[in-house]
Amino acid sequence: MDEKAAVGVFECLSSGVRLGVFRLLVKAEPAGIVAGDIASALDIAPSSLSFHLRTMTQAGLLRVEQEGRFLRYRANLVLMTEVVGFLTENCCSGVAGGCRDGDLLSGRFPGCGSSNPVRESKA
Amino acid sequence: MDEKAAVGVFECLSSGVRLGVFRLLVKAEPAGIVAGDIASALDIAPSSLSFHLRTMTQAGLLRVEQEGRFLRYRANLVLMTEVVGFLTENCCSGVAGGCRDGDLLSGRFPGCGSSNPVRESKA
DNA sequence: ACGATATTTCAACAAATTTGGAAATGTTGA
DNA sequence: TCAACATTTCCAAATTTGTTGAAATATCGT
Repeated sequence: MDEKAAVGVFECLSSGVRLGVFRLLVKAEPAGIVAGDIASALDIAPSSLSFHLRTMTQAGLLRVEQEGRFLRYRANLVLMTEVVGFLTENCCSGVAGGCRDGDLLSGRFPGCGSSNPVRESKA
Repeated sequence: MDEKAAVGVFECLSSGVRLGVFRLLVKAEPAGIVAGDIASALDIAPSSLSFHLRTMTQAGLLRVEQEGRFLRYRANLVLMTEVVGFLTENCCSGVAGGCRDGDLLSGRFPGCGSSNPVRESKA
């Protein structure tokens, strides 16, 4: 997962509405939910929901499948797994071990890669 | 971590600039980087960077410390750990086990909580 | 074929975000 | 005290995002 894809996903999750949609769809796995039902469950205007659904689908976060005159949406858990991977690898310290164990932080970091000379002050 | 806090963090990460700042600071742990150096490393106008830095600090993603006339920023790894937790708990399927193992998906979900009656079609 | 339904697309608009320059604030070293 | 510097705040402009209602598209049941 590259940075651009990650930004796309975070963009999706950075809206209360979209995060709500996604959480709803995660709970609804693997059945998925039809657009109209998402709209009524979350009380969003169909037109507005459609806008968010398209955004999320383009980002790869959702999968759609036509079902008669309904469109059934499902959460893409594979992508979300990759996002968690991206976060732990790139955003939870470069130190090996990831950030699952709490003692990682606020403790002492031996050399921290030796690539970070502490600059006291420039001028 | 509640939904509102999570949205705040995702908002921060939903900008290429801010994600770049955060990744840079994660690599620079635990030394942190002074504002001016972030600006030159990422080639952002100081005024613009300051705007993003404030946003991220308010969201709790960054920690600041004054150092003479410099301001040293550091990534808040604790919060990021919580975000990963939020994601695995709320966005990687309600099924116990989280989303660390790949076979979670695309497989069969026994009953999926029995709370998801598949609706064939409403009308 | 027809009317009802599900969803999307479109256009217009309101609201929020982002940017960069200029000025303000505060710190340093002499 | 003063000049240089780091950073922020303020402000205006450009861009992006989100919402709404109306119209379009497509499918269903009869």
